[in-house]
Amino acid sequence: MPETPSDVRVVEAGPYGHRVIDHDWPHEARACRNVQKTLTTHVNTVDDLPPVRWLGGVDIGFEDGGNTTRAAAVVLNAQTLEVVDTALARVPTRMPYIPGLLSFREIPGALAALEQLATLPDLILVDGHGIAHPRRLGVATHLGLVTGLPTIGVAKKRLTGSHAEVPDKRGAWVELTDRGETIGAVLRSRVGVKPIFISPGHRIGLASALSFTMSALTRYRLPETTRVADKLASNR
DNA sequence: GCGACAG
DNA sequence: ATCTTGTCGC
Repeated sequence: MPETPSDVRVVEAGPYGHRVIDHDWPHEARACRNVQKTLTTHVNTVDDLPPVRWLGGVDIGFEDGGNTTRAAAVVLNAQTLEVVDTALARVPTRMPYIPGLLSFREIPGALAALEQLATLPDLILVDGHGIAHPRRLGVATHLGLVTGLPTIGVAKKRLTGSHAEVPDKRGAWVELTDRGETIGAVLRSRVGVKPIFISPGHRIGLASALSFTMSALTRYRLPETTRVADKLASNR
C-alpha cells in the first residue's frame, strides 16, 4: 500500500462521492514538493470514467495584482458543447507562482468554483498540465486527486519533456516524453497555430484524454471548455 | 554553476 | 497570469 504521511489522507467518500486524497496545504515550496511526491502514488492514468454527458472546464485568473484569485468552472453538454452551467469564485491568493507548484496556487479557487456548480461534470479539462510535470503532479492531476473526478490537462506551453515536430495538420499529434516515459501528447488543434499539450490528469489514459479533448475542439486553438472558462475568469 | 520554467 | 492599441493577415 502507498505511503501516506500524516499530512496526506485517503478519504473513501470525498465531496463528490468518490475516493479522494485529502491533505494539508503547505505554503513553503519544500513542503509542497514533499506532498507532491506522496500524492504521485495515488494517480490513476487508466480509464476509469462514467459515461461523459457533462464536460467541465476550469480556468483561473487574478485581480489586485495577484492578491485575489478569480476561478471559473463551467459545464458543457459533451455532445453539443452547449454551456449548461457556470460558476465564478473569488478567493484570496495564498501562494505566488512557482514553476512546478502551480496547483498549490490555483486549486483552492478551483474548488470554490466547482462547489457552486449545480451540475457536476463527469470529466474536467483543466488549464495546465496533468502528469506532464517534473514530479507527474500538474494542476490537472492534483485537482483530480482532491476532487476524485476524472481530469485532463490542457496546456498552452511545455513545462517539461521533449517531442518531435508536430505536422501542421489539424488533429496531428506526437508524444511528449520525459526521462523515458510518455507523459502526454502535443496536439495541433488547428492548422497554423502553436500546438497544445495534452496529458492525463487523473482516472484517464492518454488516448482517451486526446479523444475527449478533440471532441471539444471547434474552429479555435483551445477546446470550448477552456475557452468558455477563460473568458469567465478574465472578463471582470 | 547554467539554463529552463504550466499559469 | 497581468500590464496594454493598433495592426497585419486570412
